[in-house]
This record gives sequence, C-alpha cells and structure tokens, in this order.
Amino acid sequence: MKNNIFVLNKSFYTRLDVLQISKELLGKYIVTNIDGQRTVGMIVETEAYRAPDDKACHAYTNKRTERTEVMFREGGAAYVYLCYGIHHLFNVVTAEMNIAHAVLVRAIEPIEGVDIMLKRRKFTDNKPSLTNGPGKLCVALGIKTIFSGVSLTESLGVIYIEDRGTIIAPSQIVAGPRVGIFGAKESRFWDWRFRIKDNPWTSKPNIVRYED
DNA sequence: AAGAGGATGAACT
DNA sequence: GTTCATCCTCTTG
Repeated sequence: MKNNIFVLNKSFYTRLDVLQISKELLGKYIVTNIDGQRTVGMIVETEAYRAPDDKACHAYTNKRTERTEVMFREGGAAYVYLCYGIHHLFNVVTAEMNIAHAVLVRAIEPIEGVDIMLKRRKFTDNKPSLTNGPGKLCVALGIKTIFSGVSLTESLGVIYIEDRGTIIAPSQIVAGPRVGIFGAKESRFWDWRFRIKDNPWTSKPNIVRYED
C-alpha cells in the first residue's frame, strides 16, 4: 500500500479549474513537519477563491499587494494569512503564474500525530472541534503565516499534500455557499464550499438567506 | 498617520 | 442566540 502514496506535484496544482481542484483535494492528506513534529490530516472540507471575478477573493480584480502576491505565483505554494488578528488560515495556490486562484482548507480529519495536535490545541480528547475550522486546523498542524509562500511540492518540505489512493466519489461531495457579507453581487451565492458528505470532521455549514 | 474591517473561534447568556 | 478577542492590511487623507 505504501507505494500507492505520492506527493501531489506541480501538474496537480497548475490546472485552471480551481473548483475541480477544490473537490479533488477532498480525501487528500496534509502532512506538516513543523517544530520537529510530524502531523497528518485528511482534508474533508475546502473552499475555492478565484481572481479576478470573485469578490470574496483577496486578489479580486487582480489587485496585487505584498500580501496577495503569493496568490499570483504558479500553483503549488502555500498562502497563509492572518484573519481577525488571531487566526492563521491555510490556502493552496493553484493555476499558472499570474493567475490568482487558491483553495482554502477548512477542515481536516486527524490521521497521524494526534497527540501533538491535542497538545497544540490544549485538548484532552480527539473530537471534531479539534480541527473542524480553518483556524483550528492551522493550530493543530502548526501552520503559521511565516510559512506563506513555501512550496507544497517537496516531499521533504515543511508542508506537502499526499494522495494515498482515497477516492471521494462525486456523490459524496456536498457543495454549499461561502461567507456572504458582500454587496448584491453574485459571488456571495456561488456554492464554492465543498465537504465530504456525512463526514463528522467538517465545520458547520454556512447559512445564507437567499431572499435578501 | 490614522482608522476600519476581516475567508474565525471561544466563551458567554 | 451574542460578544469580543486582536492585529495586519489596505484605504484614505
């Protein structure tokens, strides 16, 4: 079985369909080697962001700033940023150079190094609230903003993603809305959040009132 | 130079 | 259900 495991390489990340990549990342395994500690989690929930037309994307209208610059890189890098001054959020940069697409990893199922994750989160029990949110999983995996820009395609790197042969059928994928505090524009209604159906390690679905 | 606000989470009532 | 912690980035002046 070991020979069925491989690290996702450039050709996985550089494709142009970020929605497809978001769905394919479900069932893949994030591996981190941070502070000398190895932790692994299976991705169970993702969210797509796509400049220039996606209003929720930091690089909306292809705006380049010091922070968003990494999103314009060739696919296969990490984009980590600080939200609300507290939470580190981990994204995968996709598409070709100068096309700012990314996938936010929103929830994982702990696989290896659970004891390390528990210690980082100050938890005693392994339960869904350990990793069922984008800020939570970054704490559990040890991911911080200092890792923004690192390559995800090195098998000896600090962060990389593995295919272990897990197949998530389309019928097992549930799509839903992302956060929606945007103007009357369409992007708030795009169902660009993807989760593995009935997986207990996903976060709470976002509720959007379509009538307003 | 200053201020607003955000791809959230935890701790409340 | 509500509040607020906390700080970086971007916009404005």
